[in-house]
Amino acid sequence: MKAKPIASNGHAASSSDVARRAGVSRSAVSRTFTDGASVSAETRAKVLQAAEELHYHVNFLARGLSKQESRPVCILVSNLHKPYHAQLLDHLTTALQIAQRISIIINVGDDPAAASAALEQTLNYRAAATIVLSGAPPALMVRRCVELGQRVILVNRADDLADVQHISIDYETAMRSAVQMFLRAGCHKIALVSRAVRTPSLLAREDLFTRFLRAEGIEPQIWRGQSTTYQTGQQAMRELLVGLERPDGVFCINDLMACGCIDTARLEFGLRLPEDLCILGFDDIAQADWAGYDLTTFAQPYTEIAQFVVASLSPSETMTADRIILTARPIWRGTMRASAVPKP
Amino acid sequence: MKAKPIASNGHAASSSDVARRAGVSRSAVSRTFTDGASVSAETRAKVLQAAEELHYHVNFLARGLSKQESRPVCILVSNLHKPYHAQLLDHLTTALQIAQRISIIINVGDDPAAASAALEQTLNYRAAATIVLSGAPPALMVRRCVELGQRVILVNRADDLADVQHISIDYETAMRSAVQMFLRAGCHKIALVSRAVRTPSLLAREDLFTRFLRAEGIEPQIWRGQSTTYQTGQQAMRELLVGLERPDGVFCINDLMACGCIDTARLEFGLRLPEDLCILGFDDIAQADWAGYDLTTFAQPYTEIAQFVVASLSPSETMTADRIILTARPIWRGTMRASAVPKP
DNA sequence: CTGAAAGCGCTTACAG
DNA sequence: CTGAAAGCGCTTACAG
Repeated sequence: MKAKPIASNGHAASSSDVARRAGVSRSAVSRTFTDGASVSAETRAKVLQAAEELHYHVNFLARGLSKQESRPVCILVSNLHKPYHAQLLDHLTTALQIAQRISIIINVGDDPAAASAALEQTLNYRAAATIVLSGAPPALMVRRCVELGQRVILVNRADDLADVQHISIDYETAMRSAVQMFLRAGCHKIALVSRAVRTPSLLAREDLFTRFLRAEGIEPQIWRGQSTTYQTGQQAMRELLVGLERPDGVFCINDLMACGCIDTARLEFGLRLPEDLCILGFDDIAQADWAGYDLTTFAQPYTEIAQFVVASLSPSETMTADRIILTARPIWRGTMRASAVPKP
Repeated sequence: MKAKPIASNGHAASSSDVARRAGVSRSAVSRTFTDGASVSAETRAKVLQAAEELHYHVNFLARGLSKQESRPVCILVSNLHKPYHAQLLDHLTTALQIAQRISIIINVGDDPAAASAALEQTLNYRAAATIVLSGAPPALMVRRCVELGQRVILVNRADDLADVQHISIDYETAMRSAVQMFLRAGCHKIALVSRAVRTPSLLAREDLFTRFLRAEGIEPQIWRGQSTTYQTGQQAMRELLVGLERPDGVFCINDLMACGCIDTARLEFGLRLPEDLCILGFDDIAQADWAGYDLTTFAQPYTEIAQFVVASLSPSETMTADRIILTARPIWRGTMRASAVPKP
């Protein structure tokens, strides 16, 4: 039943075992493994040696019971198979690892109920914070967690919840410049490819882009699909290119759909990009840089997001710095005409 | 310093708080939240109500101290930005979530020293098991963990370590059929695109493919790069197509490199696939199914891998079922000629 | 600097 | 079915 024990009592060595062997108290053992605690070099050495011999490893679970700082961080994700989610998680877990934080990841599906349950589950781990990367936990549930003392950090989901930390993007600036790109590129018939069920961040992109475009006297053709996948992007392009108002510029709400749009425009309709059609994406996933796509897009500030999450975990940080806005920079590649680039 | 406490003592409610309010013992509270424990409907109801009012949530960390089953699972990953790794992690965390396991993920970089440190760190969490998805922790380190009673499960890294559970792929069958594909497709000059630093699974693919090809009287041209990225795939194709022995068939050790090969062959050399060149990959990442690639490949048994990992976590499972071999099935798409498909 | 003691929040034999 | 008690493995005031 127990897996190959090493210690005589059938379990891994505990601080008592080490104390006994080193001929000191458990406190001394604890202090030896606590940064900045006061132990004499001598006892320290004895403890270290005994620990080595017994293959002792501090039990973090037990430590977490008394110490606040070593509490884990919970990360709520979904759709890890999608590049944006995977890249964000990659940056985040790397940063947390460096900051000596332990990351518990909870893969909530697309079901909003699952997100809610996961958030509640988070309470069971007495997490230092819960980071919501995806899924849309109901506002009510988020508020409840916050009331119970749980710190919640929402990444890229610009909800209007009080007392919650948001890390978001300055969509206003980004969308303003997106519109200008299309204008400079000489596009007149512009389509927007989005999703029917909109998360706050998708909604922001859609709304602001539309508003700024209208301010320039252009009414966008809006296409909305069931999901934000590659296949949905293909479907969008098929329907748009067969329609009466064939667009000469398409803004896709995310890169994944943009990739589908590109392949369909080229392979099924024989269009040349950017000559016949300009395409703009959002996220800067790895595939946007592949030769087959060479997609002009806006880069998510992956590294900065991770940095801010880690920073906001430090105990000195107040709960009140509740909104951090980062900027998404345009990445110039080949799906927009050269004229789209602003003159310096 | 403390984050918005709810309980009067400044912390989240504990089982004592609930017991007091419900007028029962702590044992009764514990039993109420333990599946299959014996509590009368009446006390159960009282406890549940008090818990509700106090927003009580069992502290899993504390529970883990006494209960074996609720120990977490550690997952060692790296390169989460690469599709294969992300997809595997997606399947795994979903399965673990369903099995009520908590997943701690440790993002080890590419550094082998980091993998070693991470594996050691794993001991601190008294994990039920450590699952190694990537990185190559030194054999010595793995053995040491096993000796300390840590269960280690290696996924797709066919090392020769005793006492360690392996989940691997029947590369022999897969590579045998890969060779036959190229032969049926009528390819004569076959290249193998691999990486200089070979993990056990890459090595197996490379060795077996080469051996079976030689058995057919064909000597493959072997190209090895620094990494297994898209960009390395591009580089491989450039060098191979400029060389004296231009191949008519290329087997890429993974899909990511295959995508790079395809784009370069088409866009830089104007080749038609599969007419001028056949390409075969391995992994079946999402991009292999994109219209721009339509890559014939072998599918990793993602779902089965996740299933077996979860199954081997059950306490009844002995430590000795140390090698599980799954099969990777060919996925027929457009980068191999139609003749490559075996006749039924 | 050091150790005895109390505490963190749970679970689980053991009696009743 | 139930509760008092001991235990899980740590940390941290408190005296010395």
